[in-house]
Amino acid sequence: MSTPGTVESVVTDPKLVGERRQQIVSAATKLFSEQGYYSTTIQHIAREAGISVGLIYQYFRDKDDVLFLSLKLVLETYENEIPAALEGIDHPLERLCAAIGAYCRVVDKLREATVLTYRSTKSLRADRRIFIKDGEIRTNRLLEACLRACIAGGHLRPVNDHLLVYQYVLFAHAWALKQWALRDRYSLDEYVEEGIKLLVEPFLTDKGRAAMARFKRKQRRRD
Amino acid sequence: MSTPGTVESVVTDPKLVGERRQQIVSAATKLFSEQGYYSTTIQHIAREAGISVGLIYQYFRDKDDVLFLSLKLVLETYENEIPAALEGIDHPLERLCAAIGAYCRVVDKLREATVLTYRSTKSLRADRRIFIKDGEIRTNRLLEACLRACIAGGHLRPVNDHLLVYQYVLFAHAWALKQWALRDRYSLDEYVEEGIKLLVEPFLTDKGRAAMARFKRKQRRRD
Amino acid sequence: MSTPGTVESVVTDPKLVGERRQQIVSAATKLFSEQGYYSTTIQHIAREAGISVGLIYQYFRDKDDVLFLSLKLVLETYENEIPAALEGIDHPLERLCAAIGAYCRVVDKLREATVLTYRSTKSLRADRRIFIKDGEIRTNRLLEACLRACIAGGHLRPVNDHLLVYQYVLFAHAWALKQWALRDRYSLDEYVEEGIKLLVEPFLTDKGRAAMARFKRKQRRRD
Amino acid sequence: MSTPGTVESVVTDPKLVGERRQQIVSAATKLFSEQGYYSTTIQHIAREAGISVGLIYQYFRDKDDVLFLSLKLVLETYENEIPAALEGIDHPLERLCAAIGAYCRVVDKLREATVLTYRSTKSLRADRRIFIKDGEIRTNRLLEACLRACIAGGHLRPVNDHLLVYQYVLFAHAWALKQWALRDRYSLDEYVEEGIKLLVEPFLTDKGRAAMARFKRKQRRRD
DNA sequence: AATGAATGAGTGTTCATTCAT
DNA sequence: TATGAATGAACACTCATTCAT
Repeated sequence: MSTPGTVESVVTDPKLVGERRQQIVSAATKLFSEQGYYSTTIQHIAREAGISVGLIYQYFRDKDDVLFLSLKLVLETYENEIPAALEGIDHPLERLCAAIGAYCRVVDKLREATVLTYRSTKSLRADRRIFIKDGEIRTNRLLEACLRACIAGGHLRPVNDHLLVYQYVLFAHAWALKQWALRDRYSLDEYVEEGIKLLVEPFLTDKGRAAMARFKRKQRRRD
Repeated sequence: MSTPGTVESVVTDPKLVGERRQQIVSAATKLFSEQGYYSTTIQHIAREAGISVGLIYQYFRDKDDVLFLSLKLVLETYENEIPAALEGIDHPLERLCAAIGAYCRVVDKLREATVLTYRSTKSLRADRRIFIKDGEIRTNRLLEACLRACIAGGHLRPVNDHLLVYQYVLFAHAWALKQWALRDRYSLDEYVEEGIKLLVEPFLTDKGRAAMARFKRKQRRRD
Repeated sequence: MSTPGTVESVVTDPKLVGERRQQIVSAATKLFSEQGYYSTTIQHIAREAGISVGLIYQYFRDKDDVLFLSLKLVLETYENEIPAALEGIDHPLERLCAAIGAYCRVVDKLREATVLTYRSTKSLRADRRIFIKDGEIRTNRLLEACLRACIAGGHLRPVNDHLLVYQYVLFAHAWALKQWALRDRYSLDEYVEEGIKLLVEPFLTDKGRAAMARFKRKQRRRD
Repeated sequence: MSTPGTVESVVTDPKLVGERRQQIVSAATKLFSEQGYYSTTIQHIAREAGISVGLIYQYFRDKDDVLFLSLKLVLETYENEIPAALEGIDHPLERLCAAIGAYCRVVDKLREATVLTYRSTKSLRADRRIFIKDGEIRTNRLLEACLRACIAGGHLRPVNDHLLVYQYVLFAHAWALKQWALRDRYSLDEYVEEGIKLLVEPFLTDKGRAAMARFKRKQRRRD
């Protein structure tokens, strides 16, 4: 019937569509995150967004649509911000650490929305659920590429890269999922640093270790 | 009004209460896991359990109660089976590996219910949400004790034990949360083995490495 | 199908039937009076009566039956106690005053149940509603006979006896219906006395006034 | 939480709120009166009012709210129409008779709703029950003022005014409560006339009697 | 005669969705 | 475009009644 990644609108002016959708999704994400998908009503979203109930249905076909775009936005942020954080960085190890750090920082920014991903993906229509899962896989590939480059370059010893990437992802997500247990023990930067100690450094080769030391010195000088 | 960990019943016969509740919770867990809390109706649960709607309300005060007992059962399984798996094992390293393996095995058994934990805890009343969180913390402590014993015994080098325990937990949970990506690449046993390679072995001391080798030989002989 | 004034029972032993019904109706009247017919459940009644739910259905066909017998009991009390109070009294005026006093005293005894009469008669099946109304009319006739005797005997001047009897009834019922407004201003005896001043004495003939004075003297001596 | 005398609405347009509430209360009063509060369903009310179930909940918080507003309307009619009937009348005795007549006429107009007052006030939330009782007391005071003016002016001899006012109220209410016994014997006007004969005239002083005669002559000329 | 677990039709209430303005 | 009043299907929960023991 409809392509899974698209959302149709009654309104034609594309600029207006973009603005309104942003406004609605922003309100929806806030409420979905706070109270969950089913406890959030369309009337709540309308009030939070400062518009009328009817207007939401000019920009979204149904409530599922609103959730879908909310979740899609989270994934797109991952897919945009991680590559952006790697721009201009050449060394594979530095790229890997930057990617992990960027992932954690996006999670921090979209903390509630990330939790929403875990809670509400199953509330989506089946085809869209797959679309969201695919997005997650694409993000994983970004990390996987960094990790493999490190191994290929001899900076990390050969490991189960597929599984280690999942540990990176889970580590980042944990910052949102277990925030109640983590936030009063670590700052975001400390958390990233500790993560690298646990999930990157143990696999460094001698060559990798040397490179790592150099980056750290460089970074310290920057601060 | 009511203690958060208890659920009241109209029916007096304790044996019957136990049986019926088990029957209802079992049906509910299945449906909650498949469709989520809000999409599962009391009618569905009743039909799945092969009883009438009214009967559910003889054993549970409301729908929240049913969810609560479902989640509580998952936690109790963790809290019972992990210590049981450690019984008779003395060496700290072996205990740690056994605990991780046991955790993964419980997750495998309660795969759907574990996902439910992530999705639906927020649907609970506030006091019960805390009760469930406390259960998770208690489970974490079981792992933490194993890990610390390894470090204290000089089998693992000093690490951020608090954070590493979370990685163990996430690793186990991932078997349920990311099953769609993991199950056709690893058997459960392989998964546990790979996990130990990634999250335990890198931190072994020389002493620990020797002990580990011994266990593996012993285990290979057992198979 | 069934005669309106009767209630059938599964149990045959007539003595037991009488006892159990009394026990159930007594509990029911209390609860119906406190919370109304619809807010009182059969389970409440069973608990209050100290028996099982099923047992109620051995002595009553349905909930309507229980209400009916509760209301019938109130009427029967009126019909029994008012004539009893008149026994041995000869003078028409004294009989009228005694009847009014007796009515008020029964209302006082069955205060809650009398209110129930006003609230719940309409909840009965149509034929039984009429049966209850007839009971009320029979009670009225008791008063009417007293009043007419007074007029016939020349103690009261001719009045609209039909309507005045209603005022007597309402006056008595008011003791239950408006108890919140009356009980801290009058004792029951004062209330009756004031009622006679308002609703009997103004209609006394000279002959009646003389007789009345005599009774009052007699009564004062008795106290 | 909420002031007892107010009822909130989701709809903002005050004109519409007024109209719709009137429409709903009117349907509700009819059904509540016929079948009682608990036997009347929201579905019934919606059908009777010619609207949907959901709409009722845009104008009332719950079913209790609907009953409350229905009862409140009855009291407000009393409080408005009795003073209106006294307007332009100066003589205390004439005012008293006009008040009694007006009360009976309102009861006649709101016959069913008046019965509802007796049956269903107890179904209300406690604070609102008190609110309704207060309304009744206010109405009583209107009559009390008239009665006292008559006594103060020497038209009636001193009597227990508090209790006599209750007799007036009960007399008026009886027109609704006992309609099945009264309506085929008296027209409304005859009923009022007979009431005055029973509950006013017996207490007239000579001065009052003279005034009363004058009014009656005047009234007869008017007819 | 007595129990109380089991039933399921029926209720109040919510909320996604529509549509007249 | 935008509004928000209106709809009604769907749900959680209750409780009179039954029936196996």
